Amino acid sequence: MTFLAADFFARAAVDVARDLLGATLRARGNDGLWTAGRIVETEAYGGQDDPASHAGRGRTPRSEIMFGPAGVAYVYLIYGVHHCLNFVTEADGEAGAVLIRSLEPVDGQMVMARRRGLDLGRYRRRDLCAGPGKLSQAMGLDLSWNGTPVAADHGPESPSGLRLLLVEAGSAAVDWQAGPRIGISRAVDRPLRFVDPDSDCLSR
DNA sequence: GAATCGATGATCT
DNA sequence: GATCATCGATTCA
Repeated sequence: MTFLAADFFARAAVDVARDLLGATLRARGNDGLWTAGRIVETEAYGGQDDPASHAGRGRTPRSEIMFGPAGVAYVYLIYGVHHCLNFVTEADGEAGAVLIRSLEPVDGQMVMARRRGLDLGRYRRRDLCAGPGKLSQAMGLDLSWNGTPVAADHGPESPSGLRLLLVEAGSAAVDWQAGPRIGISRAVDRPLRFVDPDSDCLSR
């Protein structure tokens, strides 16, 4: 079992987004419970050259983290309602991030269902974490996760001294497809969304 | 099934 | 004051 390290994340966001497909994300939620899912949908966001990116208009208090070292989480609140989980990419000083959009549940499905407020008796697997907002809710993340290390060789682990996020490398190469990113209004036509087309746990 | 719409708060101009 | 990397409820079919 291999956990992804900082050198994996310190590359172009496009490459990291594609290579994350098939890897397994593990997270220890705020309630202390672990869940895990196979990454099946990602999007790449760049720096000054990407008008759809939060870093597209340069450094701001919010986007600053995207310019910093790779291998940490970037979490923000969207529409006042949903949290979105990203991993910072690129070399230090360059801005980039990968939005984790959808997972296939691997461990802790009941925990996910409870956090999501679903009927524990009859929920559909794809309602657990297909979509960035659902995924964050299912894994128990919020704004306090911003800056949490995800690269396995990063430390210190977290303010509490516990490791909260890890990504296991996939065991086999995954078939992938690229397409336009979802929910943005600028640079709409760039094929920076990556999916595992065989998964039934994609958003939309 | 598809289309539409409103919630709600952090962030930036 | 406007924008927004979303979702679920509602409506119509």
